[in-house]
Amino acid sequence: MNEKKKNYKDTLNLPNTDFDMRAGLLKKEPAMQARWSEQNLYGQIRDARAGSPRFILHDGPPYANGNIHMGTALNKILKDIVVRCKNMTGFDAPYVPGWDCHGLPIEYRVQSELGDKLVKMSHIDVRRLCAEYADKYVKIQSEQFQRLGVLGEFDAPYITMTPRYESAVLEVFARMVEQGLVFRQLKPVHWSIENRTALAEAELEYHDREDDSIYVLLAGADSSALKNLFGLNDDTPTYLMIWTTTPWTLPANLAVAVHPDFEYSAVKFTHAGKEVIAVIASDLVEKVCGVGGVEKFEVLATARGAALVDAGITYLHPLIGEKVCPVVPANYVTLEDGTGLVHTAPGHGMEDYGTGLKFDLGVYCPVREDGTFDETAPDWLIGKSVWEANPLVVDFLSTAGTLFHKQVITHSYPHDWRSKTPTIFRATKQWFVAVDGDMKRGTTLREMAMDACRKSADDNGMDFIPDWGRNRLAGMLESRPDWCISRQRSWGLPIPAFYNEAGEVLLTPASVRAVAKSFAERGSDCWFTDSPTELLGDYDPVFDTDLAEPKNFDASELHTGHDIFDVWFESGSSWFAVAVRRELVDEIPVDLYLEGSDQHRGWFQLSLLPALGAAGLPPFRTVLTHGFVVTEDGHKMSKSLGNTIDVIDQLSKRGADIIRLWVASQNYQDDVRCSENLIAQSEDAYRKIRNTLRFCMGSCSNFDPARHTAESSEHSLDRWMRLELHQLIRDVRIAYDKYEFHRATRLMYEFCTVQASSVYMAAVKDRLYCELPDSPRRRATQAVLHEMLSVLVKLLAPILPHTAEEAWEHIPARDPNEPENVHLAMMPEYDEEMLEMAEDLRPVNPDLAQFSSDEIQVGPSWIWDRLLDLRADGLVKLEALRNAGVKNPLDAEAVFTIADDNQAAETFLETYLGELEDLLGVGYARIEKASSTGISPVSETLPVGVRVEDTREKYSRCARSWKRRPDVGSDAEYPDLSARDAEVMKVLAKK
RNA sequence: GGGCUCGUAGCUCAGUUGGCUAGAGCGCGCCCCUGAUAAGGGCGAGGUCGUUGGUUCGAAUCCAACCGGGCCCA
Repeated sequence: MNEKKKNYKDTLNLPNTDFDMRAGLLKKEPAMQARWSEQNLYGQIRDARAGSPRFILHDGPPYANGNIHMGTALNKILKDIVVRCKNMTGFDAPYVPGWDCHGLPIEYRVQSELGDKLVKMSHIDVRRLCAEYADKYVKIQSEQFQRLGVLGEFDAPYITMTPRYESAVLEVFARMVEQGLVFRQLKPVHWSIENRTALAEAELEYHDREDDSIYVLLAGADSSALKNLFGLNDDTPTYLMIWTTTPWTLPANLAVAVHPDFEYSAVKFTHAGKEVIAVIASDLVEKVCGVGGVEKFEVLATARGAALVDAGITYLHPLIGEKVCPVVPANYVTLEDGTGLVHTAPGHGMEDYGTGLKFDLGVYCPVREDGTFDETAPDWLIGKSVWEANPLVVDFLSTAGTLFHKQVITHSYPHDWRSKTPTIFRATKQWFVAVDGDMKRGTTLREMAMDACRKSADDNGMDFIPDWGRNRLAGMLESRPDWCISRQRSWGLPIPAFYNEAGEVLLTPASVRAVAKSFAERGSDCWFTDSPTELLGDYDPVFDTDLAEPKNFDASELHTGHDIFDVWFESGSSWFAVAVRRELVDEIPVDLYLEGSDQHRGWFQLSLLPALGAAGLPPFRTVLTHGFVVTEDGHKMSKSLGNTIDVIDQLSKRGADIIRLWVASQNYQDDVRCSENLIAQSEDAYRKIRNTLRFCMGSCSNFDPARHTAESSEHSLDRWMRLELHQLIRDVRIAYDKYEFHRATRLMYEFCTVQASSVYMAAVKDRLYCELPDSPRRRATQAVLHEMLSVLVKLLAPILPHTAEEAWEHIPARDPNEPENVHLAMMPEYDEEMLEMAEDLRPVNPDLAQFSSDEIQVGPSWIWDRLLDLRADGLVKLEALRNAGVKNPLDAEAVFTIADDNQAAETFLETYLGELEDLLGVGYARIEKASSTGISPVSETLPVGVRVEDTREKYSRCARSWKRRPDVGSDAEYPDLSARDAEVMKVLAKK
């Protein structure tokens, strides 16, 4: 028995392929990547697409600091999928990866590692260490990106700290200077008195500190205005009451801010033996009087903050009696502390500064670098340090009788991380890009930007995916202040400004370009080593028409400025430094920027502004954004919470194609959830896809479409499969074109699972295995599987580049006209005519019209849908039969019942009976006629019923096909076989 | 606190202009096969569509408020 079985097994055409079932990605991927780089696959693609329309995805540079994380991987993989799709759709789509190298995080890291040694080091030493640090991480990240399967110009990436990049940034800057967009103005920064330097947020440490907190009465400048507002008829002196914990900033007071929506009260009480009326936020009256020890007070009247502003209330400066200052509105005013009226010194606070700009108060800062007051301060403060000033100011107010209350409070206060001394806010001269200033070209940056936000890409504007990006970017542009582009650091691109002895600035388009030339030749380090004469090279101020007094700027008497650019200005110039300078495009815009949604404020906006300023056009046509990687339950990942998932770890455990499949399956428009579980799910999906490909390959092992042309018969499952396959091509390509990768992935995966694996491959096994190798029925199926294989491999290539390439190499008798490497191939085209005809509702077989009393018109799609209905119904019944003991469907027969007078249905069933047998996987299928009441039709439009029956007693089992059917034993030569199998054996025996 | 945004089964996703008992695949449970075998197949159970109101003959779909998550600010 076993002997015989074995014999027949040897007569079957079982799948045969070298394509491994187990992927072994961890070994294969690195080898393949090494080969890509050896054979310069990227270059081959460039050559193959040379002359095709360009598609430029311009890479946003990640920061060269640390290993990549899941978010970086998500971004890079999405970009890689885009680029691969475009290259396979007939575009010439180069990809130049880049890195952002300058900036505080690296400088800070290097400084921290240096510790005390830092003090002895020069700018140039620190910069050298920073450059080494950045360089190290560029290399690390480059390897990590390539390990993810990202293909691009990794031999020649763009690096923002290289001379050619730096000089390009200066060219962008020069053009903006040309447009009149660059100016210098005071702005408060965190200032370390000890080290005489500006500090960044990261360099601050917050420690508790004791300070005098004071409540101050500010006399109304025009007491009738206040009294009118509150409707008072009273001669009592009237004041505004403010609160501050930094008395030394009072000399710089320029305004009082109130919240327009809050209610303010005029409160009468006795202070220092005199009756006074003070304005305080209504909700704080009791509290303030309480701390001031006022037991009896009377609220005379109230008014909204907006009313105080509208009434034009003014007051006398607390220290400089004759100076009159305004009341202004501000939404940041709170009722937490103080009086609800906020002392505003634009030279000493960020919010105050914003308010100062908004209401044109000016920026006044009487404090010098060393923390002492300059000669613009009141006499009694000049030369005193701010710390000495505190008690002096308190005394002054006390003497003047305007100190309502003083108490010592302990609060968290910023300190310089290095010297541990308290810092102050101090206005310093900074460089700005004007957002509202008129350019030479006639508008303002803000107007241009808002205009670009309103228009589509075809109209010199921009497109957004998802489209709410437009709104978001516009919202930020609408309210953004002037762009402060200067920083007081070492690790960055120097702002090429020179100063003469008088403190006048030399910075013109020509002078900037002269420095750009030096930077291009010697790198920006030369700013710190070369003299202004050397830096300016051929530049001669005499010929610079932008200078009113050229003779004031003799190079030999200049010195260099200490400011560097905001790193955003550098990365924001990449459209020029990379896309234009490398001639990826003739001119901007490039096609696509693709980054996380945080870049609306960052790179998108800060590339748009320089591009509009310097070139007058947006840098990109389309902005595509993705969400952030979050945990399985939708929360933010953070190292401190320990809920992160490490991409390098996953990469070394599962391989790049698994991570890529996970990325591709996510709808990136929203936040993207990630966990070990979720990636494991992608791993399962990967196996299914891989095995589907493997079955195709195994089944085509002795098939060559060039030699074995086999037309499928009109009513075969092959036709259905091909229809499904071409629908898949159409739908996946549409999804790719719309960057809807999760849609493409789901379509392909479900196709593999349902149509290919569960329906078709299961049904078609019998004809593949049992028929003669060269039978037309088998060849027709092989032809479809072969087509399916090459279609799937190409469609999958952008997402699973490693697996696709491996599979491509294993395709038996691959079309010799196709390229050697799948990544050089073009996406498959779909048969439009076939799809249209299938979906057309017209009778393929005129008899079918009789199915329904409504004379429904049917086409192939309709027919196959009905056949699959029959399958579904039959499978449920098979399941019931299984529970009744028939474990194997081959031990059952399907009986299709029709009304005995329905000739059309009978013809129909006869046509498809063989396919139905295979679709159900039963041993045999037959038709049974009954009275029309005796059948329970599967659907209204198909009056056919299905039944399944146990045939274990009824028929013998064919020892070769394992089917139980009536014709088993019909051939005397092979009594244990069905007619078909006996026939096959006879032919085989002759060979 | 503000701007933008998301919220359909355990998971990933479908659900056209509001309209039949809300779908698919995975996962899970049960079962089958052992001629895709560290594979393959079948059946089944899972959702008051974030919540609450409203508009409507009718809402996952429109409106409002709220709750929760995310990004960017403050």
